[in-house]
Amino acid sequence: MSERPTIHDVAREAGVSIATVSRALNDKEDVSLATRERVREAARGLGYTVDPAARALGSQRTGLVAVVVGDNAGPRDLSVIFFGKVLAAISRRLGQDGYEPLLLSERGDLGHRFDAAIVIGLDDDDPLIGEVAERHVPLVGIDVRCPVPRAAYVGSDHAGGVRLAVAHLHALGHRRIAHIAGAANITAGAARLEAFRREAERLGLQLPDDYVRTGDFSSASGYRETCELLALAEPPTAIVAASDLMALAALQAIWESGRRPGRDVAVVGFDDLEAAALAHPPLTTIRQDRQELGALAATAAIELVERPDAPPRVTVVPVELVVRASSARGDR
Amino acid sequence: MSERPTIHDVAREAGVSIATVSRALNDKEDVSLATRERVREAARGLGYTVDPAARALGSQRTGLVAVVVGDNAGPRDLSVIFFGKVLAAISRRLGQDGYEPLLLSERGDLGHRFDAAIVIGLDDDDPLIGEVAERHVPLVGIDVRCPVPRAAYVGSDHAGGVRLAVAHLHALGHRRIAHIAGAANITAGAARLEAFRREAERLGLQLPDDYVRTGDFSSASGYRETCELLALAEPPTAIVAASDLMALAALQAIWESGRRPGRDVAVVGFDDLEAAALAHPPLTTIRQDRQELGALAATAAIELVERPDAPPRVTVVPVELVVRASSARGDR
DNA sequence: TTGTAAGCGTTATCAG
DNA sequence: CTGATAACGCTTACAA
Repeated sequence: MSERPTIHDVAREAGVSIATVSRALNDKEDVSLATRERVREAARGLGYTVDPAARALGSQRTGLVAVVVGDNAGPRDLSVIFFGKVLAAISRRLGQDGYEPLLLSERGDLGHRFDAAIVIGLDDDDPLIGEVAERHVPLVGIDVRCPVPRAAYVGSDHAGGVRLAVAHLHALGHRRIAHIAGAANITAGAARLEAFRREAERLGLQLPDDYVRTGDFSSASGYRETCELLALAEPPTAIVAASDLMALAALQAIWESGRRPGRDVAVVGFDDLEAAALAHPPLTTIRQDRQELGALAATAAIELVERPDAPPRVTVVPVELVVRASSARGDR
Repeated sequence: MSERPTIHDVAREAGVSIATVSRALNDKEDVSLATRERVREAARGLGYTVDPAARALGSQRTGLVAVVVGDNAGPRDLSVIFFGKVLAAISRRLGQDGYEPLLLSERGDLGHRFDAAIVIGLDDDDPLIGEVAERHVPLVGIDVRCPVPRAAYVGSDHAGGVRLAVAHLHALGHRRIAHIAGAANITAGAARLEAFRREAERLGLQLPDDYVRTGDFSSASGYRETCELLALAEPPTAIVAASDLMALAALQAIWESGRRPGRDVAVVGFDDLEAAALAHPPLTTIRQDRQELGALAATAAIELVERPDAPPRVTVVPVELVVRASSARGDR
């Protein structure tokens, strides 16, 4: 293994100064086309690539985008189930533009420098967000609305999804529809709950207080609240859960109560985790495009870095109703 | 926001030279206790932390550990389901020692420098491994045996897990036990398959060729192979799948065939994904300690970096049989 | 035990 | 358009 070539090697090879090499390789204006080409070729020939550390020292640009995965959507490892795919998409998209995601474990650890940060699973007022902003680092929140200037937002159409779910059940004839909400202190939970209420009202459904349960996205909470619902004097004929994990647990609770999910009680989840299609019965759910969520977040981060003046974007990603066997005709 | 303090600020504050500050903060030998303390205090007071970029330039140490998630365990995003939790554990453990995981998207992108790499979901002979090794960067393979000198290995006890599964079914009275294997070209798939064959023989089970099916860890392959098994003249009374995803799909195929999983056909999976416990019936499976896998891999990586002479470790992580309702008494 | 000074590989500021 | 050259913040011989 020979040493890694430096900018000096390229300069010598191309017969120019290192300054020119730097300019040429960074697509600066003031370089003649001929020179630029010669430098490019020399670099390619030598297999040269800039040393990110050196670049960072000189320019303040690291090529790193921090990704912080919080756990406000339930126990930390639960978040990972959902965010894994998002993460993969972020990584992929970032890589296309020469950036690399730095996975930040928990708060505190802001040791490394990075050009931008993508946060998920954090409360809107998490102190971490302020800390990052104070360093003049732009942010992208996925389902997190960062209350700082240079912050973009990407999130699913939570309200639209719940509307689709309720409308679907209503169309099947269901009139007694309950909701198991996610944590109310975060966007995804609050938005879905509110949309549920609104839609129920719009459709003129009776909505006893008992029909709106508070979970935390976790299967445990879904199981618990479903049991409560089934124990009601007049149990619902359909349940809209704010997460697939809760919906899956609802299926279990329903089976165990001697009822048959899909036939006796319809269930609709939210997320479309891989496990949704594998459930028995397969789970009707609102699919979030996690791939898109990640790609858009990464794109927003890159834009924030490379075009400091462009206004931060706010993007809502459409969701989709995926009908499977867990939802069926209502009994009246 | 004031400027980030540098080593010079600390030096001035402590009344010493920057060299001494550097030594003190890096726990080098030759620094008097008094000085060391004074420097420490000054640094703390100023809120100083080293700039990783500068450190990297000067010393070749970046504080970064690359994590490469390949897709040899099925479609890329499938890998993520399993690896998400591992990733979280890696991040956590790395953070404890001041390292940060860099998520490498795909091959090629080795732009950034890093002190070590952890690879998962890669074939043993993936060219990426060679590339990394050529840069004198140590490796840790999770279920990947890197054929290079400075490489550690961490993996579950695949063989032990399959033994547990088969023994469990045998103890329940099952004699016609089939296996749906994972991809044979990778450690996890091959090791489990071999262990299955061996254990079946040890127990004196009849093992027609038809009873050993080849899947690829994905639910689709699990579904397909289960259908084949059920269509046999003499179908098995129990199935050991090499992944939970395949096992979950097996449950579906069994239900759809009019049989009842757990009662008519027992199923045991491998992994203990969150979805396993939520299946209907809940899935008996071999639990891999993904938390431990990640933590150990991170520990190994750190050791490889900080103690270049220590021999690379090979660690096998124990697995555990989790009995749920999908396995029940065999019919003879 | 501590200070001086020479890099490390780029970028950026000036002249030319 | 191009070339010197000074940072950038830290590590590390080499001296003292």
